[in-house]
Amino acid sequence: MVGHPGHTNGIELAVSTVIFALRPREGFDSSLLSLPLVRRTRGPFKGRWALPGGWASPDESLVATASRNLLETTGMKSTYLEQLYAFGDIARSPTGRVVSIVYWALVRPEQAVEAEESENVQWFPADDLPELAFDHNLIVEYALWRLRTKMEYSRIALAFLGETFTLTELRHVYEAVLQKSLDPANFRRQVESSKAIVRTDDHVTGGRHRPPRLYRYNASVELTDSGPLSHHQI
Amino acid sequence: MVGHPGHTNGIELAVSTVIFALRPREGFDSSLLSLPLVRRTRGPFKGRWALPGGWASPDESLVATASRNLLETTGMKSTYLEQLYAFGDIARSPTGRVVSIVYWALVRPEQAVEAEESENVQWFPADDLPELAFDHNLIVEYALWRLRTKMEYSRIALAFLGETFTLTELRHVYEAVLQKSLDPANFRRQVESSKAIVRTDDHVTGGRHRPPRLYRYNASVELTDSGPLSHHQI
DNA sequence: CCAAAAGTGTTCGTACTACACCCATGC
DNA sequence: GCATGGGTGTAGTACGAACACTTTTGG
Repeated sequence: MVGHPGHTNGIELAVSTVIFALRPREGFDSSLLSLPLVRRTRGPFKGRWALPGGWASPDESLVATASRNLLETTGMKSTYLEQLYAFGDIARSPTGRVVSIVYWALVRPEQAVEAEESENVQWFPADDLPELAFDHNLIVEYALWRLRTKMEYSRIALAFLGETFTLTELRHVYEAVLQKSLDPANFRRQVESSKAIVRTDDHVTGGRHRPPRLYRYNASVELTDSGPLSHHQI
Repeated sequence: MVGHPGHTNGIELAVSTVIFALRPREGFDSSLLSLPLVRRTRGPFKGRWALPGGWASPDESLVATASRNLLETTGMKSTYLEQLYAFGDIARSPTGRVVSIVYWALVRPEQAVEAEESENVQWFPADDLPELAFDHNLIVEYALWRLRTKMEYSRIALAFLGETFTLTELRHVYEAVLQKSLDPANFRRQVESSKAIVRTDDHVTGGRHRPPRLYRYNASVELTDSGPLSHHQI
């Protein structure tokens, strides 16, 4: 399978990342599922918005490239980073053949604030994007689908939150991503019986109602089951 | 994101495929989940068994390369072909940096027969492999995990079977892949209510028992939900 | 008739849903 | 006290597991 170099001349290898965060909306008390995009300063698609990314590097693993890119272009560190898909259509770039390994990431609100908006970096609502460069609209659509699908059977929602949180905050994560409201009583029972979170003895005071209990992420439970690829970071 | 060529010099791009089929075992009446491997005739890992694959080509989509490779090296056409993962560890090939886009495929028994065994192509039980070249043991492990996971919530089992089949045959597919026995009565009800299959008026005669009804795959139901990537073949 | 596999019925337990209700706090 | 969200109880329903039972063929 491995021969002399030069076989894949003519194929460029890129790494991009779809970054999700829940950002508070002014005037609303619910958060909005958002993602940061960068404006292209060079052709093709100059001036269009695109996913943050860059070229793969020979001496860096794919996931490391994704992680580094995320930090360099947005200043954020993610709490969850997973490979999404390798997009390899022949005509997806007008300048030649480009295969993009796309990752998707979840970041906490405090990290999302770090990504200061500039003329060339801006947050967009995940469900209402402009026309992006390349096939990036399709990529985001697929990432959104994966996020919502995975939300139903895994614990990735916790990656949106900080160290401690109330059950209502956790429920709001589900509601913001899945875009439907959940019964607080049933939600509480489901998530409490799952053992993915543990009660603390702390409560949040200050609200003009009964102080809610704080919970903590149970580190001994994986956010998601990746089978044999768990703990591998390939 | 796309600039002048040469950025990814030093990274080779390969496409490999994990091919699953259920093959009858001599002396047993149940089938065995198997996959074909090719013997490496060149270094590195010369003489070791490896997944069928080849280099990506600039004028061919990734899935087309996988499909063509499958046909060329084993003579088979698959009924199901899906991208598995992009493996990009730095040290996965001793000769230099190689990123492999890996696909996984399901083939029908009649196709599996086409893959005649030779000195350099041979079928192996999926759960009992020798030490393979590169990181291919990990890749197969992951493919197996995906197959078994997906078996539980999708209809891919149908990709192992021909045009028509009995419910017992379908149940045997599940039992062979998941390695556990299922209650025939409950299995029947579950699968009949799923609308993924339709009854025909034909029955299988010849057995010395009540002739089982033949069913047919309902083409209007997708084997699996790929979200926005359905019908895209990227 | 008997054996064997196809196919049906019934019961039980679990898990999710909907919604009524009580609790603890600030004002 | 009242309003507000936190938190508990409970009845209804849907679905899967287990298993008894009936049906249809070949010999």
